[in-house]
Amino acid sequence: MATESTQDYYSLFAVTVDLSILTVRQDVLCALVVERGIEPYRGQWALPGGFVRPDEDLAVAARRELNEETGLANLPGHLEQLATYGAPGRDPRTRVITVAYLAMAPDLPVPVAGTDATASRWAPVDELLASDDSLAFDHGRILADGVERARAKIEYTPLATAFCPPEFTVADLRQIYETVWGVRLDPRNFHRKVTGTPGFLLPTGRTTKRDSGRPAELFRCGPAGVLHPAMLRPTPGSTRNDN
Amino acid sequence: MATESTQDYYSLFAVTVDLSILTVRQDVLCALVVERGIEPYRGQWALPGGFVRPDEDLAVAARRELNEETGLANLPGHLEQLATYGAPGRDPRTRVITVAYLAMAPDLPVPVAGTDATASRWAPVDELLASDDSLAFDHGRILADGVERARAKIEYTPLATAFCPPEFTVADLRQIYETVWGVRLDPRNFHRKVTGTPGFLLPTGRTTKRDSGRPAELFRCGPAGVLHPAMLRPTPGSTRNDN
DNA sequence: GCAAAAGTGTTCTTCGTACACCCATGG
DNA sequence: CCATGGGTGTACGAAGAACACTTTTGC
Repeated sequence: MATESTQDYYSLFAVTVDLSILTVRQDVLCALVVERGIEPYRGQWALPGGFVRPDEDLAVAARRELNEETGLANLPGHLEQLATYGAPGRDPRTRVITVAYLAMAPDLPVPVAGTDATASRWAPVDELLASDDSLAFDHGRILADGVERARAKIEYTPLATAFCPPEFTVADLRQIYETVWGVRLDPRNFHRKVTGTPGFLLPTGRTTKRDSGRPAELFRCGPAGVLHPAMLRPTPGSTRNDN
Repeated sequence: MATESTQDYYSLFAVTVDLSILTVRQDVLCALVVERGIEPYRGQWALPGGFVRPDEDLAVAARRELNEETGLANLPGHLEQLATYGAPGRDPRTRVITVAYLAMAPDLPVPVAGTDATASRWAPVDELLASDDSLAFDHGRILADGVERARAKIEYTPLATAFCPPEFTVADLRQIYETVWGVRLDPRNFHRKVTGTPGFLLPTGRTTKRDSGRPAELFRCGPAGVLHPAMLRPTPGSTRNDN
């Protein structure tokens, strides 16, 4: 909102909402990307998104795009504003201001049947971030910022549970941390940490039996908003030899 | 950047950059506010800001507004993007998307001689946040978000030094933490913490002599980008009896 | 000398790390 | 029975909390 002192006139900008939608599939951190059907960057992959409507709140627009692109209404998980990107020239057609949102969702069984004709897929973020031009526009930067935000936030919030189904085991949750951070964590210390932090996990009393081995207890995400003390991300070079 | 699938047309929005400019004056956390000269909210206080120009980068616009409002070119300190606010109706005239930036600056000797006719002042954030309508538009929320961001970031970054002059004592820095967090910190443990974290502070070798008492060493901000381990913010209820 | 602020040493406790060990199930 | 993963016990060390104590200035 302006002081309107030196400059009462104003310019108008196109505004879009773009999404970094992250999930963990088969122990790989993935993001949802769509194939562009029109120029510019026709045929390249891009983050899903779209123009904000004249009377639509930004968060509402983000939720609408999320539902449209994943084909799921009220997708479980998490959605938050990430940052805004507005460099002149980032869209060759016209000046566009993009408000990026970050979503974290459990693994979706269907690879997303897009509501529109454009193809979409889950792609490993490592592939998408390997080259600067793997994604259209400045979407590589937006995705990198989203991944970094996710990595940081699971340290001190229970947000890693957003990657899990409603009920999950401690091992499931540990696998999320290991995948998102790209490290190995000691299963025993991890177990103590998450079960010992009050309000982090709610025991359901039930257990899972998958393959061999002792059945694991099932938990739900608890009411705690922050983790204290935080989960510590090991330095990438740390090794761990178990037994 | 849109998929442009279901909706190729787009709307245009006015875009402004508004600033939460924080400083510590006489041991009080303050923000810069300007008096609005026109409707709406005429005569009320608001955060400084203004419209983004057609070919201006968002960060450039924020820096320009910062220089204009403080009357200082290349103000020392820190400037970062905070968040974007775009609820319909937040400006009664028209739809406006506001990209908010957070600035942290050392105490400025002059109370800011505005370049324009509007009055401006440093006001304690406690006053500005005491009531929901102390500030125009949704600027109370923007300021609250900025303060919360600042409180969080000085935990794990050397950003508290942005509130200090180029050279400062450990006690100066501690006073910043105490003011921003609203707590008391043990001077001895604080000293060990900041001087013991490599790269946080650079000794200048010189000392200050103010009133009575042993002269304090002068430091500059060091090259460290993050503090590890982080500075711990005490729980607000913790008391501390010294000696 | 005395007050006041700067800076150091020491103890206690909390918590992360590493790893030995036991538990419960499938084959 | 044994392999496999789930979960507990415990010892060590790093770092925060609390506070006694020494240092260096002004008055």
